Amino acid sequence: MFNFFKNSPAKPATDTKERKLSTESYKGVRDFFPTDMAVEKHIFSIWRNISEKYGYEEYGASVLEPADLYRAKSGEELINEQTYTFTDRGDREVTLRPEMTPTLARMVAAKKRELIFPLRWYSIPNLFRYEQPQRGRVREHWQLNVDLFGVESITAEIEVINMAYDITRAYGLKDTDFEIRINNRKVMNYITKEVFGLDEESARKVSKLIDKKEKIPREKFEAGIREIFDGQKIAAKAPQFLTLLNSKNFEEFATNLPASASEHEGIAEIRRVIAGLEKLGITNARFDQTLMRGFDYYTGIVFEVFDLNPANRRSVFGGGRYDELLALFGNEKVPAVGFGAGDVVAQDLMETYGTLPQAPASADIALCVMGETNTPFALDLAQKLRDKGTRVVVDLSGKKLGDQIKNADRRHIPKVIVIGEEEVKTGKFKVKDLKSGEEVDMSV
RNA sequence: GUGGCUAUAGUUUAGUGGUAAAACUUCGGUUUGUGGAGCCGAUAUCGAGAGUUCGAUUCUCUCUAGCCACCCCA
Repeated sequence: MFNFFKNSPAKPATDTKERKLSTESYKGVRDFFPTDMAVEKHIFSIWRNISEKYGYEEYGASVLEPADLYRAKSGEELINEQTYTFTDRGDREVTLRPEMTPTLARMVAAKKRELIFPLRWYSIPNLFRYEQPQRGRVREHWQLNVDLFGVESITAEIEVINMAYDITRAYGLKDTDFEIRINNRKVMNYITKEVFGLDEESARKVSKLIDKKEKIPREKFEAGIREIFDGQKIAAKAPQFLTLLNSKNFEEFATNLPASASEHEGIAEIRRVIAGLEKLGITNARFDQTLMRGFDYYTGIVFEVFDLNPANRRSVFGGGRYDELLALFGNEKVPAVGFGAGDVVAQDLMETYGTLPQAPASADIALCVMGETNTPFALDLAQKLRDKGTRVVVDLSGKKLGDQIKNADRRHIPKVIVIGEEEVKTGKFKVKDLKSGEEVDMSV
């Protein structure tokens, strides 16, 4: 038994009062009944189809990872408070993976010398986070992860953003329903540290605050910025910084920049990504100086797909460039760009836009059997039909014919064949279409 | 982890300090070779545990879960 159970020994058997087990699933995780699973399969198939259309190969890994993998980049606090971490019987600290990128980086680093770059990989892992569940946030979710290794130029960004765009369209959104927000870590780093001279910690505080800009009152945001600038004894420069952040668009932002910064390579990269997407017919990408993304490991372009529908107004995809991550494993760095997309958001989106398809029927034909003695014939006929690729279900209920047909219809099975004495004797039967009511004669 | 709201048939909701009502669904029946309707019937230890009370589904506390916000953000 894992040691986190040590403090809660099993109830003694003398506790005779039998308590029924709860039918509820564990807090924050979901059961997938067949109707839910159909939705999940639909989402996964969108992810798979598009990933494979771009030549990405699927990979996978265990949900269990040594806790150290996340310590390296995320710090103790994340491990202790936001992950499922426990000690196994061999005293190893184990974590249920909260994200896939460290696992991926580990795998790529392990085989770096035998892999053929550029590497295009995708995966649909389930990820765990120990957090308070609420709408759109659960403790276990599935996430498409798409990563491209070995391409230094921003054509890598253009390719993966193009994929994110295709997937968003496949969810059923029109170009006007969403926008692709783009920023560059290099730009904000350069501005906060080089141009305004903030130290490391102040720069991070500023980033956090910018990340929240849309959520908090403007007054509070501006006061926060002033406070940080004041702490660095450059309060006088705060208005200039605020003007920059309040820029309406990219051109205004570029104009507001000090001359030295407007020539910065990060600015040029943003221009090239947006222009590159436009050449592909993607016109809803725009620069957003307030886009930060949570992960520390991003080093360049960061982006997210944002749903503009008032019902959601949230991030559908997020990703960016993380050129330094593989260096953690002692390798030289490998340029990398990737993004992730969650199943919960995908489902909410398709519900909002009404683009969830009807669940497919479980079979093409149902065989209704009149009398047990005729079952062997039905089973044999079913097998013959299956050999031809038809999905066939044989009704084994022994109920009345009317009930069997009703049952097939309720399952949306389009056709039925009735098997009774008559059919067994003659080898002839009728295929009935439940929608039109028409019957077609057939024989074995 | 913190705070607020919530918890009654499978579902959505009524309701009451004296063991609960409706709609829809599901299951069974409507007398045995053709479904979608109708009709009849069934299904709730009122989230779990404890307390107050003659008596609790109703009041109180604890726990659990859900929703919302904080936190965090894939």
